[in-house]
Amino acid sequence: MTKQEVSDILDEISTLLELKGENPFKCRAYANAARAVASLETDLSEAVRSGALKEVKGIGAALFEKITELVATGKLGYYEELKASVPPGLLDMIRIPGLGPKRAKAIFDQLGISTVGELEYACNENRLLTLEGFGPRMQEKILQGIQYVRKQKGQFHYPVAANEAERLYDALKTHKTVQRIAIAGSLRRKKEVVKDIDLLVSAERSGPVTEAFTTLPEVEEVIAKGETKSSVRLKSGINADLRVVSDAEFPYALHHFTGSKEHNVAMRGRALRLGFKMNEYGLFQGEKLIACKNEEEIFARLGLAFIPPELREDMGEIAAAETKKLPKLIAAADIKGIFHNHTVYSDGNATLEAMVEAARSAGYEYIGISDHSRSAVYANGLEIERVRQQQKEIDELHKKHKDITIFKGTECDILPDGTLDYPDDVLAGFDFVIASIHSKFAMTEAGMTDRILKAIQNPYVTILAHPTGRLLLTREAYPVDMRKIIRAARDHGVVMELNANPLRLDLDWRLCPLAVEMGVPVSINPDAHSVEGIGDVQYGVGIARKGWLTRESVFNTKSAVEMKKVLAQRRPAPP
DNA sequence: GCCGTTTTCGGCCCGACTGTTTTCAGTCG
Repeated sequence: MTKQEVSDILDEISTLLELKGENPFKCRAYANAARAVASLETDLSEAVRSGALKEVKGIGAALFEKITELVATGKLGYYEELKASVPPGLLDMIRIPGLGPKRAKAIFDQLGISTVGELEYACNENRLLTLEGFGPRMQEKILQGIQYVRKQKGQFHYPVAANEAERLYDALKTHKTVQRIAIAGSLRRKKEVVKDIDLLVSAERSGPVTEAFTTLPEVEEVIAKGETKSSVRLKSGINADLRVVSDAEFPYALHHFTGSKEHNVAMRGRALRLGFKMNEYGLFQGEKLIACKNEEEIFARLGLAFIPPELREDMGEIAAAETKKLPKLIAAADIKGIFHNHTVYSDGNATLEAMVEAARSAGYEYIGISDHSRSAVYANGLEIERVRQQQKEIDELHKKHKDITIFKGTECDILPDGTLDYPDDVLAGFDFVIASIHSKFAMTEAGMTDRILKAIQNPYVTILAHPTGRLLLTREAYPVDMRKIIRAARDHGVVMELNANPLRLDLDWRLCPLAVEMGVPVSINPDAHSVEGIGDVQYGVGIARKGWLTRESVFNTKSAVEMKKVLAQRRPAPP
């Protein structure tokens, strides 16, 4: 049983307990334990066996015992009983906005409704009005919520939300009452998927800017509109929140609304221990406000170095900020060249020369071309003859473009048995080889792990691409033991890709620290299929920053000269 | 259910908004 599976079950237990009306702190204990397990850096079954799991904050005797049972047997009696005592439809019901565990429980207890379908029917018959605390507006809100949940699960890829947020930001920043404005929330933290847009504004009066916000042309519907907070649904389906505070409150509010929730909880806890109280309006000692001009000063007053927003996930950043151990995070300008680029030879839509030209004008010192291999028929993968042809064209281009290095590569399929899609003599002709999986995703974890391990052992492989194969909001990752994979990458000198395509962003940022710990370099690759696709590098950099990566831990921060050397050393002698 | 340079019991982060009430519970972030 994987960490993620155990974590999901603990999370579900937390929700089930809420539905049963259990002690809220007990519910939270399970949610905390779910996070603790998911972000565990070590192997879970090993941590159970050695008892190290008991030392993890948030896991006490009772949870240790339950997790042990889960890991050992794949089952948990307590969970099974709990699940049997709550109708499964209630879990779907609480995903409806405005409907939480308390109301869902009331609806079930008093009306016997246990599915979303029944609930919709009951709303249409006005039966919710018979419940205490439910009125016509609530009933209408639930009906709309059901439609909303059906329309889409309410999550958006980062660039979709980021572009919408930019538009709102631009529309409001010129408003005459606005003093400071910022995009906060998960967008500022560069999360790979985003639920809503958080905008923060400082102004002397909240009314005018709130009015401007709620009447923007992008707005489909106003969900809430109060003194300081308003909330809208945009035509694109994304929710956007605006908070208006005074300019003096802005830094505290920016920190608060950047989150994450978990980071804020930990920060407030720290503030309490130091004799302060912290909320979105300020940092207080008793009644007295500790004046701070910006976030840096807030952190400083709490004895901390400035924590970049990307790191604010309560994943050790506060301890690192206290001991001045925060990493100097990678920046876009550190990237000196890009691997994993497709051309019209396979499924790209730009010519080889256009891609080279685009990389050059983006300021890169080198570009690695890697079209698909011959088994990738769907993507017009290259037969050996066309590989030779492309390599010739690259040689010609090199004569023409002296100021950029073009590396000859391939994105070579890892076949189901773990062998590569070209024979060794062909692989030897590339400057670099990216290995990746594009077929037969439905394997067991052990099978998939062995398949990838075998590919990593191939001496011609330079980079392992999109290691889990996930497509965010579309396709689950295939099951694979990433710890084993990263360890093998270390042993065989293979680089891990952080695929910067916003649908992938794979390697996951939560695994980046493991790569660093093992000394495995990470290559931030655009996986570009067009000239525009090269720009996706920015999303990869955002995720790399979330993953605590520095310039030193990223492969393609090397100069062209260094990279030539590294790739030449890496390449085995031809067979 | 977890946790403790104050604690092994009694706390557990904090506030805004809505919809229902007529002072507040539930939800959300």
